[in-house]
Amino acid sequence: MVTLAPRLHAVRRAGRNAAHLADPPAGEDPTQRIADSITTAIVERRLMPGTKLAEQKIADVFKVSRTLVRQALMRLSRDHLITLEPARGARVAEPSVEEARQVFEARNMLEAAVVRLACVTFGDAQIAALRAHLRAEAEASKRSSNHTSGRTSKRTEGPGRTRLLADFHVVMAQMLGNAVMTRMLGDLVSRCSLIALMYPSAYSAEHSAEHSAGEHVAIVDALARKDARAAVRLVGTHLHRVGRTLQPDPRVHDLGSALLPRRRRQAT
Amino acid sequence: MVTLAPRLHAVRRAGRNAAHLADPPAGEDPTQRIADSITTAIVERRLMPGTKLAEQKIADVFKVSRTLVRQALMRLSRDHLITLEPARGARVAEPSVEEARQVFEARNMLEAAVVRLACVTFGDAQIAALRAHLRAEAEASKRSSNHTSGRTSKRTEGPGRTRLLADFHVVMAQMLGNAVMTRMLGDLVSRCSLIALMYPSAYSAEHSAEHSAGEHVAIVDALARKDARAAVRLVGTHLHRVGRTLQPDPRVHDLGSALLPRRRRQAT
DNA sequence: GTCGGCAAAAGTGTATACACTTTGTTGGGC
DNA sequence: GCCCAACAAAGTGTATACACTTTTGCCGAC
Repeated sequence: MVTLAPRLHAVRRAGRNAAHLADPPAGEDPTQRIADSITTAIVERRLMPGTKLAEQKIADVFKVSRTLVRQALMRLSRDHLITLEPARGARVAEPSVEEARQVFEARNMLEAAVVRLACVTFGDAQIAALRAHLRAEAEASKRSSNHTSGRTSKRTEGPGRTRLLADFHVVMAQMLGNAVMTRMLGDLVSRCSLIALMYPSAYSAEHSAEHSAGEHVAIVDALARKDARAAVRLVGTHLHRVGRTLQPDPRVHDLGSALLPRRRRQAT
Repeated sequence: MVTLAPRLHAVRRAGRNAAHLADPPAGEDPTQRIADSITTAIVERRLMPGTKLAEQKIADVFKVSRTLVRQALMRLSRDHLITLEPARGARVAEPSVEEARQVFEARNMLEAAVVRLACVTFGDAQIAALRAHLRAEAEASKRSSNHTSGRTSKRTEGPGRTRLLADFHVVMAQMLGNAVMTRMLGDLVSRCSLIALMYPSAYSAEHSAEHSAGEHVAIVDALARKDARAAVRLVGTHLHRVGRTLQPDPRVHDLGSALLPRRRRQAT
């Protein structure tokens, strides 16, 4: 599995870690362990955008040398979770509105291409597999709504539900049998999730999730009917709506961090 | 310019280097200098697929420490120019037929999405800019055909023409104003170029290049007519033909390298 | 003659040391 | 009191050292 997915997208990794609580021992690649822990911290909003990430401090925390930390930071930079300036170190990424728009637009284009091809190539088996995924979504949604008042108060949302919703799109790509496409879409999906996290009001939490699940059902139905036009339109409106939602909001966010320019907001 | 394109796609970088001959001083990032040199070597077929790339040897060549070489190798691995196995080091990539197929298919999907959107958003200015690019292509093609019997006998093809042809697709994406999409497409285009290099008969050199230029013209015409269907079809047939071309060929290539399994073919 | 294992060689993984750049602060000049 | 220069602190960039893994070559057993 590790060879199959040497670099799964960030949020999925984060989800896996969150499920295991904090940062698990994970006797595997030490660099990945560090990258995962930082990812988790960013996703759980314990590291706010713009926070400086000094190599030595991180190294001390994990009891490793700066070498490994540097590797981890380079990986995170590649996933757009942090920005890495030449001699000035790493900071948690602060995606701009324009960047967010472009990411959502790009994802929209890829998804449209995926469903278009899926309409042509998918048979009954693929449709059935997708429907199975939808059932899992519905179940997770129900489960999470039921005991949502449980102990997971600090978590951003239900534990695996958001991940499952995001995976839907990746699963579609996967069933096309194109690993390259799947990888690209996976990267975009995780980047979207990250951006959504940084623009809090983008997802009205429960609300948007319910809608997503419903729209997924509609998409699969269109696929089953081989109705490419409808499928593309559904994907488009879905993402476009989400993308739009975060347009008015970030103003305040940017303002807040812009008025205190580079004032260090170090964690720990 | 460097900030605008911190990591341009590999072949473009290589092209720049090839123009300057060998590896230029390039007082910039030392890691990039090493990565560029290796890229050039791979593109110019001085490093054959499967060749082992030992860190210390490369470090000696460039008179730097293994630290920088490691960084360079990690970047190259990200661009799929080399493969990096956990404790076994780096080798020049040997893209399989299946992988090649997926890359071409993915590129096809992205390009289709790009022209579709371009049909909607492009105005006269964009069309004019594309036509200008086409003129540059034609000129380069003519120029290279004229003195193709010149001194550049060892070069794979005309110097900047192939690059210009590849750039056409990236330029289209760029004019959509979406850097994310542009980056992804650029990566795919360079990966296609690399794969083409490794399956020599894929491009029948001159022939395919001429065709490409012609098809580019047709695509722009369709864009000008806002005929999305035609544009998508043109892009599709173009790439599909190229992708098909390399299917029968690699057999011999794979056979050759499979019969001498892991027999070191070290360069230098 | 071939196969299995052992030991040397080669090579990667990580830590540490040091040089150099950036950043923050203090003290003097105006 | 404000601005600028020099200095100190923090942090990144690169080189080097050493531990551990993989590979290779050799030798003896069968």
